[in-house]
Amino acid sequence: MQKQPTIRDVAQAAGVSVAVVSRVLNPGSGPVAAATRTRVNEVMQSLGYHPRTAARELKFGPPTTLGLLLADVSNPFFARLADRVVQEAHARGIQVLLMTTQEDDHLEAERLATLIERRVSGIIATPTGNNQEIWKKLQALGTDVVFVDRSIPTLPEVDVVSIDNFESGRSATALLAAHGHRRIGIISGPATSTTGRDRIAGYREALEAAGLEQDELLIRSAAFRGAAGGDAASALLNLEDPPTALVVANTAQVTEVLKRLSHAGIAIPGAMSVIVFEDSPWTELMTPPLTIVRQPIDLLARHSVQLALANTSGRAPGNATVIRVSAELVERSSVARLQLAK
Amino acid sequence: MQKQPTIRDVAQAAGVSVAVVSRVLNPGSGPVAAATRTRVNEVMQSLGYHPRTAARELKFGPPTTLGLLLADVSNPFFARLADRVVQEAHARGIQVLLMTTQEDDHLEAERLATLIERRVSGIIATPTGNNQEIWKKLQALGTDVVFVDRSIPTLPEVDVVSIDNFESGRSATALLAAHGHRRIGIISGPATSTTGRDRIAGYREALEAAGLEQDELLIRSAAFRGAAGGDAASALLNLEDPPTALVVANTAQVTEVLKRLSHAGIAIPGAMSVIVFEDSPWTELMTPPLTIVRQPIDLLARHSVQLALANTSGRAPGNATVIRVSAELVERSSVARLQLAK
DNA sequence: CATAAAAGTGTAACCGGTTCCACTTCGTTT
DNA sequence: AAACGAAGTGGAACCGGTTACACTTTTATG
Repeated sequence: MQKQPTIRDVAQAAGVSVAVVSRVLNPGSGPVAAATRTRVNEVMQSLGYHPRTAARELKFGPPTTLGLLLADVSNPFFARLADRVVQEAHARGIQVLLMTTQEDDHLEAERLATLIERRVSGIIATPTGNNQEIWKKLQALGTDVVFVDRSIPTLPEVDVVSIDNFESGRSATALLAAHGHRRIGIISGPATSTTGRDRIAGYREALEAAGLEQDELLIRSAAFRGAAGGDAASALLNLEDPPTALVVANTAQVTEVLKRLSHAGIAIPGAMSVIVFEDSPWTELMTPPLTIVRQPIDLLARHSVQLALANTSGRAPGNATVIRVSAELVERSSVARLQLAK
Repeated sequence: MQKQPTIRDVAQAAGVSVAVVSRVLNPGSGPVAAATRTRVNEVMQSLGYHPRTAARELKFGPPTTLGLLLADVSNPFFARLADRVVQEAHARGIQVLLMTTQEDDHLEAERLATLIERRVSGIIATPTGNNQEIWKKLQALGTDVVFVDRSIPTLPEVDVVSIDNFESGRSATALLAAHGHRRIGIISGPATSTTGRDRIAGYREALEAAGLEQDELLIRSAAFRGAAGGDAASALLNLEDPPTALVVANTAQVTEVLKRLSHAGIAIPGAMSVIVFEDSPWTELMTPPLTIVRQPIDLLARHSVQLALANTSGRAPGNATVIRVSAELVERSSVARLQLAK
């Protein structure tokens, strides 16, 4: 364990002042004779010198770190989002501090406190919905906050990047209706989440457009974590007049729901047509291949990072940017065409 | 955008010196009168003061940040690993800087450079296999380096946490042999990776124990990224005397291989028995449910974090810890019992 | 009640960088 | 040849915390 050389060690070894070394370190910050520059560089090389980020950050709040606060990285959707965000950030020389909330607003508050102390320049988050004061404070402090995938309606001044949830719910439902389904169930995220609410709103719109009756019993909200999705599926199956088609709009619960259907011996699409919000390669390998709603994760990531780093340009407050990208409905074989008993 | 209060602002507002405020901030660092403490706390509250991590880190190399350098977070195995590592770290008050290499050693070198500059206390990584000098340097600098999942044999002084790859390869192969399979193929990671090599060694051992002939044509290495796994599968299928069973030991390529089998119209387990190294919930939903090798990701994460934070205890150099946890073979229905044509 | 020990507080240096500004040393311009 | 400007360099203050040490005030002890 060797002691780390500092800028003064380098300066001394090269026979110059620390100011010169610093200028070599930050090209453009001042003139340095070519000969001096190479000499200093050689010394740094031979000493194995690496400038310390912490010291550098002390001077100015540095746009060099970004907080990524997700619900849960074991969910493949968030995992791929994290992957893309990290790549986008690295491409800009930015580092990513990864945190998870487990959908727990208390944990979220703790994480946000650390992010404040670290003075990160931006935060990309899937908010739980609470801790509104903290989010406001973060913004007041000059942190660029971007909500991705979800948002908090009572915080309209925060940037949002998400898919068009309303349209996704609508189009998935419309497809089922067009295939002759009259009783269509939907399992979505908690009613407190914008994601869940918007998708259900789209669902309602599609039913209305198709002239179908809305039955509140067919609309289920399931928490993001745990086995809630499975229970919701069971409840739908046990209905007196069960649905013939199902939109699984809670990404986190897709496998739970499918597991329950499978255990109940419900054949897809024979006994139940299914459309899931999920883009795992596995959906294509299922028997039958599942019809899915594919979220353009790359776009979500790119826009999020972009907004989270827009701080320097000093946007006027109150001008929140809302970016909605459209999801893609990929038709495969899990939706049956129903013979209309006329 | 308000200017952030500093410790001196707090001191002034509370009518005390900065030393006192600092002692309030770090309980145990010195005596503070109870009355003073509450007053200072109130002032901090009302001013919205948050101590700045960067300044604090300047004094000592702080065990408050950990680097997690993975190949790729879109791979569910790594994603779940990241999830667990983050949780374990948070439980200890440690933050995680997430980085990806895309299996590219040049990118890896860049990431490592930033980790050095940040003076992280520990690094958990899936190394590409190159950049050996940098890894050594990191260790010499006092950073706790832990390789997870894979290792670099020529760097024996680095801690390693992984599953027992040899035994996993052996038991999966043995299961197939016990079911009467005589021609068993294996698709594993690149021969340069310890993971791939060890699993194949276990495979050979099992064949030998079962008295089966080893055919080099049945052993395929596939790169972690891209469609290499699919190509390897096709190659096996096109063999003059193709295998009746397949061990897919390259986690990253599992879906690629299955996709190829499916497109080729190969029924599982009718025309091909399969065991995959993968523990996604989807494996259970497949038709038929897949027999899998399950890696205890929680354990991998816990041990990794533990080792990566062991620095203070100052281990003697040369005493690398190697932790091997055992993977679980979960039998489901993708392995057929073969009638032995005697 | 004198005095030693303990409690509480403040001053100033330090961590490792960046940067303002003053100072030399040249090469150019009238 | 004098005057000027640009290039190159160094000294020292600063960023926002922590902490060693000196100092004052209490409290405890004989």
